[in-house]
Amino acid sequence: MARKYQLSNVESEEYSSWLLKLEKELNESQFNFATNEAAAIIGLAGPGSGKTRALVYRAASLIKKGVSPDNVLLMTFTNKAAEVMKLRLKRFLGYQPENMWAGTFHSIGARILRSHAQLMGRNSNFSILDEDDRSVVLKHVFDQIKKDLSPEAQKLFVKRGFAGKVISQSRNSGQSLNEVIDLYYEQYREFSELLQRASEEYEERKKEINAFDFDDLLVRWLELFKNYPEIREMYQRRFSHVLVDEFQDTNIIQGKIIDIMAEKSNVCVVGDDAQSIYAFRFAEIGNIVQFPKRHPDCKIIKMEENYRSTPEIVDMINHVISINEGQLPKKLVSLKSSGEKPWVVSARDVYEEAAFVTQRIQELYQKGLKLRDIAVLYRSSYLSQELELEIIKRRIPYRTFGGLKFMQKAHIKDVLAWMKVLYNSYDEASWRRVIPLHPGLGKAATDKIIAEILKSQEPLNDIANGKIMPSRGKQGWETIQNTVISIMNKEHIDAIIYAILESGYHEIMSKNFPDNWEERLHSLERLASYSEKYQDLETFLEALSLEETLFYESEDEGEKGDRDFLTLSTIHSSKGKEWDAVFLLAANEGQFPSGWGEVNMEEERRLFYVATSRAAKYLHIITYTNDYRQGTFFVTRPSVFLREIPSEKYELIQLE
DNA sequence: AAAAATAAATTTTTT
DNA sequence: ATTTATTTTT
Repeated sequence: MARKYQLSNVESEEYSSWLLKLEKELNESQFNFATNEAAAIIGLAGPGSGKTRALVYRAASLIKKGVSPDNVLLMTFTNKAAEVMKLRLKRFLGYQPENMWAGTFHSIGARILRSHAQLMGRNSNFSILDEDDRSVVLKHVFDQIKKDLSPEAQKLFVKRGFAGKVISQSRNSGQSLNEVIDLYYEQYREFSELLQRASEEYEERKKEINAFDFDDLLVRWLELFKNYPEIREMYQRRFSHVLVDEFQDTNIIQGKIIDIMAEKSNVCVVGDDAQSIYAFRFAEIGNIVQFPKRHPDCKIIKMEENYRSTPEIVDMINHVISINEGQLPKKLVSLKSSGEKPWVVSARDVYEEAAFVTQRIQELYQKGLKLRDIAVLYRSSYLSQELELEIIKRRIPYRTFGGLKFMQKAHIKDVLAWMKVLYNSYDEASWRRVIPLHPGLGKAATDKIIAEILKSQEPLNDIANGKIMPSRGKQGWETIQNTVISIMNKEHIDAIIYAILESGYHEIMSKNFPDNWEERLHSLERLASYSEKYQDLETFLEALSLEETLFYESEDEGEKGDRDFLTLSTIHSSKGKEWDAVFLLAANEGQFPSGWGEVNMEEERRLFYVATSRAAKYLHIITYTNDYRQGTFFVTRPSVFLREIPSEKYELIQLE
């Protein structure tokens, strides 16, 4: 048979030398993935298979091939991941590509919606409601509805937390509220009508206060594309190449957005159905499973070679995931040299667990591992409390990811609420936080003032010049006026923060937090210095609401960029990362799988899979028997996920 | 009637 | 720790 010899294009001399480099750097399937020219591509990749690397190489190849960076759209699960990928891209290319859109679905959605806000019934300075803001607005809507109900009916009426969940589920799945209730919450059918009304009034309210919630950033984006063909086509033309990471965690709406892009653009997605861990946020596993059906000409590329973990670890995690029935069949092969079997450590209680983990960390450190090569992972953030105390005691530098957020501290939220009000003066949720901070102003006064703010053309001016004024609580109102006046014309974000403090919040803080207001003041000063990195209020507020870990990152960057630190993280926040040594805490029944309500066992097992597959060399899974939580004494037993692993696949360690 | 003070409840995982 | 519900005070 004749040998084929492909003639290259004129401009592709540089490209062929790039391909030579790629062939050296990548394995066959990664190379195929990075260079394939199919219009739709799905990469199915196991943990540690270098899928993110392949995706970055694909982006780089496109640019090398002559695709302009502003024709590329890169969507990832966190904005941080997008930043990391941009950095890597810069390294591969040797320069920073300009104008490439990269970020989360939510941040891209916000960006697009800001350009077409008028069409969607908003001004371009719309607020983004986070979970807390959303709850505040919903509470008001609920209070209004409850007013018409008899006291007995009020008691029976569903909690608004639940209502919020149902509304969110309905929007994220593209089903009507009634469908969702009929399908999943049959027992609440009698509330359908009221929930429907709440949902509608919530929508109205968001429009009135010029705000979108997280769901809107996706749902309204899709709506924009559906209702305005010329806008849809504009973006389809602009983004000739769409790349999506972590596709297994996208929901129905995100899937539909991708489908629309795929009508005209080249779409390439990667994911691993076995690492889908966001069902509670309505991630739709069908997106990944049915991608080949929806795009019949798509190229499927599997990446099953694991470059991360030892054969012993891979052997164990292969077994873990094989127990799930709903998974696409896959078997990872380790390319690393042999190491130790994973340890399963049986401790008596959390204190022994903490003692073991810290001692072992110090041992590994002696062996030459850096702290940054070590991570402690857990199912729920409260499980790390005792360990954290122990780590502080032993003066081990660490950082936490996931769980309780810096942003959720009361004083930070207070100051942010002021800033949000300055950005969008109709932001009801933030006014509800700001106003009652002041003496003499409570719920009733707040209600009245907000009603006036919504009627006003220029709320801030009207407050400053006294057109908007409560009938009582004059003294507190004067403070509010002073703050409004002093923040109104500030240029820099840090100046705004200091103005808020000086015009009244400093005093409020010392009254509300007599024990630790100085500490809180200090953290606000840090917030001010951090804010200098941002151009304007819009980017600053958006970054804070869409990417909460950003602030942590900056914290030590100010001091020193690459300080060595240990990682403490929820499993969810550990996704996509890897460490030489990993500790998994509290692998007990009741804690992992989580003992809250109905448990989705397959999802919990995938979480266990994600946690254990983060480890490159040393994996330690800790389980304990005595649990003292909630004041009483419990006896727990090892997690079912441990019990279903054949004992020869791990080393059982008994502590002495 | 409204605000302030006090007591009780709530916390999986996250954009 | 912070939000929400309840009671007391103004």
